[in-house]
Amino acid sequence: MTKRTLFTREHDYALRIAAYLASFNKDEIISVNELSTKLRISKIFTARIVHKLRIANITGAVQGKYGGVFLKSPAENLSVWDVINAVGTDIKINECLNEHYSCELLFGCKFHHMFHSVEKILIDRLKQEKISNYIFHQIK
Amino acid sequence: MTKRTLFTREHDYALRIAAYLASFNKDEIISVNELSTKLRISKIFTARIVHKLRIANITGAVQGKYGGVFLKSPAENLSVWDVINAVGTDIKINECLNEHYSCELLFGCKFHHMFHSVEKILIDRLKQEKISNYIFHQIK
DNA sequence: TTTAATTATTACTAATTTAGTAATATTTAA
DNA sequence: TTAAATATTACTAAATTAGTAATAATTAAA
Repeated sequence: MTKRTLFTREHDYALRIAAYLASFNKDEIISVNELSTKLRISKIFTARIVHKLRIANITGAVQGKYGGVFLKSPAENLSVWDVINAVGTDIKINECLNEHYSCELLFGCKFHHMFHSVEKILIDRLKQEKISNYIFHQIK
Repeated sequence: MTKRTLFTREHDYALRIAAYLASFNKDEIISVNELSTKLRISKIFTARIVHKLRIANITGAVQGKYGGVFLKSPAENLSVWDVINAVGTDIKINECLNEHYSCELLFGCKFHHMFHSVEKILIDRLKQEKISNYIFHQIK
């Protein structure tokens, strides 16, 4: 049976990275190498995701030797939805919820409203869930 | 920006087909041609989806000349989730919810529980939503 | 000043999935 | 016997995902 998920591996990895960074103090910077090793993500893929998080203003970075990354804001202020969005994929329950979608059905289709309603429940929940609730208690 | 949906076009089309069939009495049989034209789905794709609905025991079919298909049960007893499942794609919010997934993280990952909880809310809702609420009021 | 270690950035690739088409077999009313 | 319909399997192009490769830019330390 074919499988389909709403979130990609990249979304999952972005959440891991945010949750891992949230276990450190703001003045500690963590290398991509450490993130990659501890979170079981390839180094290059980790670097790319970390970069996206920085573009989204979720992480900051110190470049150069002994550089690394850190969360810019307290994890209490960072939601799961924020991190999901930083990856830059337009996530919808169904295609008819896309911004420029025009439904080809001539008579009223009530599914649109249902999809919209269900999606709203999902997104509102992900906005409420803060990364501070998902901090990894790993051996440092 | 790349787009991603939980449901595919095929899921959407399956729902259209079920909702369209629900607007007829049980003794009326509707041809794939009619479904295809009214619902703006290619004839062949329509036939394939209709076939899947029959395999899932959602529709019945009368073969041969003047044949067609019909809903086997009242639309009040048919949920959106039933129709989604008939398409035969294993739908999950996140990959870690798949049956044989083993998480590679050594320390506890709390996201799994959250994904599970959110997915349950979504699926329970889709089970509650009956096709009878989505009947198309088209010009027959 | 040079080197090493690190993040930044863009381009590429193989595998998978989706969305749809093509072709043919089977069934049944007329 | 024929025509019109569903049944069934196989194929295909485009898009997406997940990941790799390569190189540039930056900065602490030797």
